[in-house]
Amino acid sequence: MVPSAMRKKERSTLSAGDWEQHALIMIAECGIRAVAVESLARRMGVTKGSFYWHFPNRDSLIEQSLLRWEKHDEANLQASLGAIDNPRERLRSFFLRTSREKLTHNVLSSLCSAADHPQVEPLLERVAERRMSHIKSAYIEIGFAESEASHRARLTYSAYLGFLQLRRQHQAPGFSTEEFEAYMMHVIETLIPG
Amino acid sequence: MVPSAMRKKERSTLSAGDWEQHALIMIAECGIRAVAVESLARRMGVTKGSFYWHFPNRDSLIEQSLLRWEKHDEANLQASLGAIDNPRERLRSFFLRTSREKLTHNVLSSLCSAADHPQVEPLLERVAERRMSHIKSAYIEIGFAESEASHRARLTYSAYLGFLQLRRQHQAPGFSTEEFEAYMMHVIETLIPG
DNA sequence: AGCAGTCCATACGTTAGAGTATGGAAAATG
DNA sequence: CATTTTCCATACTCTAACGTATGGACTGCT
Repeated sequence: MVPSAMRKKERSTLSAGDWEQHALIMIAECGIRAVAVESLARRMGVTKGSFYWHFPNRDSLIEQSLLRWEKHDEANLQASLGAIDNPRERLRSFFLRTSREKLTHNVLSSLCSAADHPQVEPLLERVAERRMSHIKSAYIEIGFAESEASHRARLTYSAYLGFLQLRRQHQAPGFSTEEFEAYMMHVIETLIPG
Repeated sequence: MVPSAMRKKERSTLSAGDWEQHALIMIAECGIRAVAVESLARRMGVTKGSFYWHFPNRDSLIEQSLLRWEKHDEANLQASLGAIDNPRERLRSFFLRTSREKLTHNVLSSLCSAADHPQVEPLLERVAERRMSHIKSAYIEIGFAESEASHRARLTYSAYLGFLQLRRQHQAPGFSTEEFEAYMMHVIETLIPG
């Protein structure tokens, strides 16, 4: 194991992780139903034979890819939101995170288009729970009552999901444009009073 | 044409409109990719032979079905929103419409999951434009400035789309429940000041 | 050198669904 | 009544994609 020449680009043999990574890229670009074994293999310069050595079947690849994405996203959420003390700044940061981490958000956006998929559905539930819970506790810290904070968290997350949907429809302003910034300011002022 | 026994349920032969209607039901229930000729035919108690007499191909069925839905939805929007003078009541009515017209909204929700589909994309664009334009003009009547109203309309429609997404994930309260009503009240108070 | 395990290529079997070709029954029409 | 038109069933072809079976090359170990 661990041969001396295991540098990323020099490695000639693939790992399961490589397949998962490419699957996630495929999900972000073309959706989960585009994760086809043979087309992925072509894209990676190999054939199906490689895939079926690393995975028993297609579902397994999807399962592992989604788990990998979820872990990455969870760590990401903790790192970018857990460290900020001021709850208002934490909510601001939640919105602005949409600008960075493009791959992660594109994966989520694609997964939202497959909410009925048996492997995607529970994942989306967990992600939504985690994020809304973060948002809700921030609102509670600001001073809202329990049920108020709950509703406002749902509205906040809905606005986020709706923005992703509008982006999929090419009807949301691109990131880092002045229109995007202006809209973000409006959202923050409307949803985060004070 | 128009034989005497053309009553809806007595008619033994199908029309193109029947196929479009069943296609829309299929879209609402299982998404647009589930609109398969043979499965639809089985569901309607006939075979493919019938379909390919009424339509040249599958794309044509989808095109006609979507056009039919769009017309119905547009008329619906005019009827339920155009007749209300008070802009605040008009916005309230926009949200509450989610409770009724279940088929129409389920179709839209399913279509949002196929925003990358070449036949769905332009439709979603037109629908969003129409609805946001209605919402924006209501905000302008209330007294918001141009750009403010524009942003607020986008936020409002995003909240609506996000709610549909959460419903697809089984994470939004069911209609006609007290939780749904409470959430709606919160949304209205937050997005429609005064 | 020789053996075993690792990784991949190739060829095949199988299924779902789109679309075509054709025949047949029933209704409308002359 | 005869014929044409309408509407649908049946039987094919074709393609994409999953999964399997098997052989071969390369690598590390003894």
